[in-house]
Amino acid sequence: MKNIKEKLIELLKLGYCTPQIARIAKKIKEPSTTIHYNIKKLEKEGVIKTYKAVFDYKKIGIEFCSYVLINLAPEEYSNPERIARELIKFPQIECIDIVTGDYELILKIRTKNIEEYYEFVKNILSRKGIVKIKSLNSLKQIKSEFIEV
Amino acid sequence: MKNIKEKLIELLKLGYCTPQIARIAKKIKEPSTTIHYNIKKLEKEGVIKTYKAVFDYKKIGIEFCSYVLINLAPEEYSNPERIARELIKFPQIECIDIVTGDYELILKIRTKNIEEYYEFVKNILSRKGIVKIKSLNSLKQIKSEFIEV
DNA sequence: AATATTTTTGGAACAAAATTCAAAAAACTA
DNA sequence: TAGTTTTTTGAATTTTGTTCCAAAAATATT
Repeated sequence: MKNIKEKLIELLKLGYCTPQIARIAKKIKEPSTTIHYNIKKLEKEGVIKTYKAVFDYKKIGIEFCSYVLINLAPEEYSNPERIARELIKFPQIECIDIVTGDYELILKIRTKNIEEYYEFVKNILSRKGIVKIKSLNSLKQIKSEFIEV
Repeated sequence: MKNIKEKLIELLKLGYCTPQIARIAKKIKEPSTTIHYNIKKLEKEGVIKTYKAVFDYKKIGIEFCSYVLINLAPEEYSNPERIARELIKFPQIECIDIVTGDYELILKIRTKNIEEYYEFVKNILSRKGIVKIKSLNSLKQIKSEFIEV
């Protein structure tokens, strides 16, 4: 058996999807050429960044989810984006925001399990510039990416 | 003008997209019928919940984003899901999680601006059962829904 | 008001992709 | 091993997306 499932998940998580022009046209009762024109325009303008699948993460074995509140070292205050942009590439990170309040960064993390999360914290969140983190572990996800889960 | 843009955004935010089977087939060098079979299987099993667009929210005028940490009243501790599920329907809410730590719930909120956010807090987060909230306002989004923004 | 630009629309022709079907291969079960 | 289920696959069919007009309508600009 070919392990196609894993490859599909990897691709569909970030892209390889497309709008259903004919279905949308029927739904809002407009000609499909008009829908086509408008969607291509949104894509060109960068309004639409991608089309992707939303998964039931439990069902693909990504069981653990956590929000991480991060304090940066004072010398990073002048440019918190530096560390934030270093973190972009890690596929376990769903969201990164620079925020107001008692913390400088907030991350949303997804890992297979708590062991992988522990490794993630040790390896990735131990970098210079991060002085303190606080985990809010998700006990139950109710909504994610605007989708009820 | 028909304001098709708004209708498109509304539909594409939650669905009306589909996987690009032929493109995936080429990418991972498998017959497209095999890809088709596997994707339909994932859909039937509920592994894939939907296909949707990811937007540059700034470009569609959804400028404000905030994470809200919520403390529930003690009488809600036995069933924090009750309030969480009441909140699902509000389109401003991107994520809802029940979490460990000093708070019971965490939300991720998107509104046009801070005024709409203020209305949201007054009208929706003032409900019985919620005793305290803390906002972490996003100053800058770096990554969202796994996509660099 | 006149002009320019953008958006909407239809139709047709084409290209590309999705879906169905049947059969073969592989994996699993007893 | 024999039988069952699941997965893979190619060929044919159906559906859908794309493009190319050209024209009308709406909007914006001067």
